[in-house]
Amino acid sequence: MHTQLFAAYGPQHWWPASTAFETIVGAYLTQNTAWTSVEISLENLRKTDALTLQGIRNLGRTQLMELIRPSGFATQKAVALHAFVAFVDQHFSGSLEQMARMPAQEMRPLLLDLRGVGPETADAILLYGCGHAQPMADEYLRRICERHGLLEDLSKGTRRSYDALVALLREAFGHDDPAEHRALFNEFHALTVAVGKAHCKRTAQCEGCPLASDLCR
DNA sequence: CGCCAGGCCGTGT
DNA sequence: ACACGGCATGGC
Repeated sequence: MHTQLFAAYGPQHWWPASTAFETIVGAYLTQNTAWTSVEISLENLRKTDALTLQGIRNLGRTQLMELIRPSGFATQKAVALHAFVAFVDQHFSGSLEQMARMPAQEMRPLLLDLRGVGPETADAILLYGCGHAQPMADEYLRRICERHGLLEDLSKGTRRSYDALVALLREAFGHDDPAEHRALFNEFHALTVAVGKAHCKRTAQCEGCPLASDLCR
């Protein structure tokens, strides 16, 4: 799949953004939200000098909500972002570099305990924010695998199906050289989103999908 | 107007 | 553990 998708779409130039913190904020804001809307919110934060730990820390809840309103769910996401900053302050002295030094295996459960962080956001933070070789899945990959019959029991939105997808990626890509896998997982997830947007929407057909398979239903 | 978006949470079963 | 509805806004 990776080979075919890369041949069809090329490098996606995804995260990390200019800073790790910006990447992580993007991961929160893009939850069930179009990236074009996220960019508006990120720009709002940037022009207010609030796209940093200190910036978010200094904003009141209402101010933060106002800045991120364009990307939706502002009430929940403002709480979640403030909780993340408090988390980094508390456990890593306000240093994302220090946070990135903790092994992913140890970091993941801590992230999952945070408000507004589920498995996908946690893995996005680990992969794109901290630079770990962490495979990640999303709704598009779930649909693609479901429609290609690659896994059983891929119910929508369940923890089990998410974990099954991540396990499948670990198997498929192997786990011998983590250094290379960081780049691989980075690119593959972005490609998944690219093909999903184009050919694997919720109700839509697979017309013109570059993935070679007649199994797509 | 309707559908969709780079999910997550609370509640009921 | 899962199903299901709610959460909000912008693009097409």
